[in-house]
Amino acid sequence: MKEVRVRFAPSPTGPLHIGGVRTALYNYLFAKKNGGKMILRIEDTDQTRFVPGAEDYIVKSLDWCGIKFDESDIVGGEYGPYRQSDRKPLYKQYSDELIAKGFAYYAFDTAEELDKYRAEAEAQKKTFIYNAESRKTLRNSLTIAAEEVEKMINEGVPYTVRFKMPENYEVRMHDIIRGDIKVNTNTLDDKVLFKSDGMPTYHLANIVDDHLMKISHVIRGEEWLPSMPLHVLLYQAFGWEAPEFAHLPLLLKPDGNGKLSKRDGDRLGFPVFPLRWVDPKSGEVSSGYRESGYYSEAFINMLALLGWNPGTEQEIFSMEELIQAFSFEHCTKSGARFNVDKTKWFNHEYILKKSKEEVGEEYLQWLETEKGIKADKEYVVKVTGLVKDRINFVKELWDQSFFFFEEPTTYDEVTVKKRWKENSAELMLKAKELINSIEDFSAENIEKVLNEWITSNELGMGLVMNGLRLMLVGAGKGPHIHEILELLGKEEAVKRIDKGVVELSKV
RNA sequence: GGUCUCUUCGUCUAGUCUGGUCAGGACGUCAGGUUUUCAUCCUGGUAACAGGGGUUCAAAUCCCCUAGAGACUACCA
Repeated sequence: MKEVRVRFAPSPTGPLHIGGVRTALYNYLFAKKNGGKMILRIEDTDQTRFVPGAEDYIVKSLDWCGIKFDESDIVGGEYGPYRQSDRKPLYKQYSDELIAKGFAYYAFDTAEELDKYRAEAEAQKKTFIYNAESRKTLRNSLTIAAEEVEKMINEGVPYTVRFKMPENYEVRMHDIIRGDIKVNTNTLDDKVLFKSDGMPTYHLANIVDDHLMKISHVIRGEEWLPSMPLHVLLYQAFGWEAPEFAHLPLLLKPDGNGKLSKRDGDRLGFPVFPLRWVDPKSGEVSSGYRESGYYSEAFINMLALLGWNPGTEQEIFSMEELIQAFSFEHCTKSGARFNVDKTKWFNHEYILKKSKEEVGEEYLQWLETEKGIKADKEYVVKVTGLVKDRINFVKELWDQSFFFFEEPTTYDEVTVKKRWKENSAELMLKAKELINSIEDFSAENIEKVLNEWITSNELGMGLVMNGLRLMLVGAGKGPHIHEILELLGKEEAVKRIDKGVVELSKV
């Protein structure tokens, strides 16, 4: 088998969408699984759609995801340059070659003229296509005399080069995921290969570069399936061996119909981009998975399972495990609806897997930047250890543990109604005295002393514990009371009980 | 409209090639258990072969038709 060389070839027209990340991921997994090379090629042949910062964003995003490239504009490689605008001088000779061989021709129709034809056709409920039939009546080197064509070109009349689609030929193709596909060329049109601005279109540049870069497998989104016949025909016209193709299913909206778009994320409240993106023109900000608190490992794990499965019941995979398990045989053919809940669940699983030290370290940072709290690291790690299993994101830790960092200022109404009885104030004061008298203030000992006191006086576990919880937390939630007491310390606990009794007695 | 692709629980999917286990798992949801509380966690339930014909002793699986969905249909990628 020849060396596996795959490429991810985005256009820097905006931020990289999660569908693009998944395409890059599958390319990467396939390459690494087969000991091959992963190449990043920037397809910026459309200068009108260039967006500043987009290329940099793409590189940074993939890096965050852990998708590494063996060859790119940044890391270099022997098949560069890896940006199509830097390869511009290269393409014209291939366009010329196709014309010389009779596989392409010059077309002089202006964009305005073509727009007019389309509008006219549409008015008659037809579709205008530039094909074997219509090319006979349009302005091109097949209808205009050779000398005239040469003269026009020499005079600088703008032209495009179009592929001369063969008539009534059945193109037989093979897709790794979809199997055999055949299309009759009569349904295809004469695509522009070379634009009047001197740049190739995607189709030409893509085929030339894939050939020159010795790409063995073209792995891309299903939206490219309709142009596969053109690409196969181009390889044939050049006399080149075509790579193998694999067209991945699309990522669909969580609800409704159609493919996932940026708008869905805004509407349903989840990111569609890996990293935060600020549109350079409008200034509009789109949140990213990273900024929303997702671990890149969880994000990648989730994406990998959207359109592929390992054939086993394993769901949690490290990148290395994904590489080992990946194969096209287990890729799905149909589009996959994006699911926010499942995505959150993946992050939850990664929180579970991480140690309290790891998560605590992140929480320590979060506390400082978001709350301006400079806490003791050891303390934060202990707090994190008590509550981290109940959250999906580090930022949710606050809601589960705020009472470890600030005393309650309000008391949850529903809990008060339910747990604060007539004799509660008196009971809490007694409990406070007991707590104040405990020498060994470890959770274990606190639990022992409290339990003994409650049982020997027949006080009722719920009444005491829930009352204390209300005093210490201000709500009816949180870890075990004795754990809270230990971390808070005797002094703070006594203070909170005194305050709570006063506050709740007012009502 | 045309071309191509796709179609199993609400969602992601296993099973289809090589017909034959109550169609399996996960997320969600519901119930129960654990717990001093809220969560987590554990256990259990829920729920699907798009429809119609065939072939066969037997069809999610093979064949045909219908329906639905998606993508593409630019001098954009």
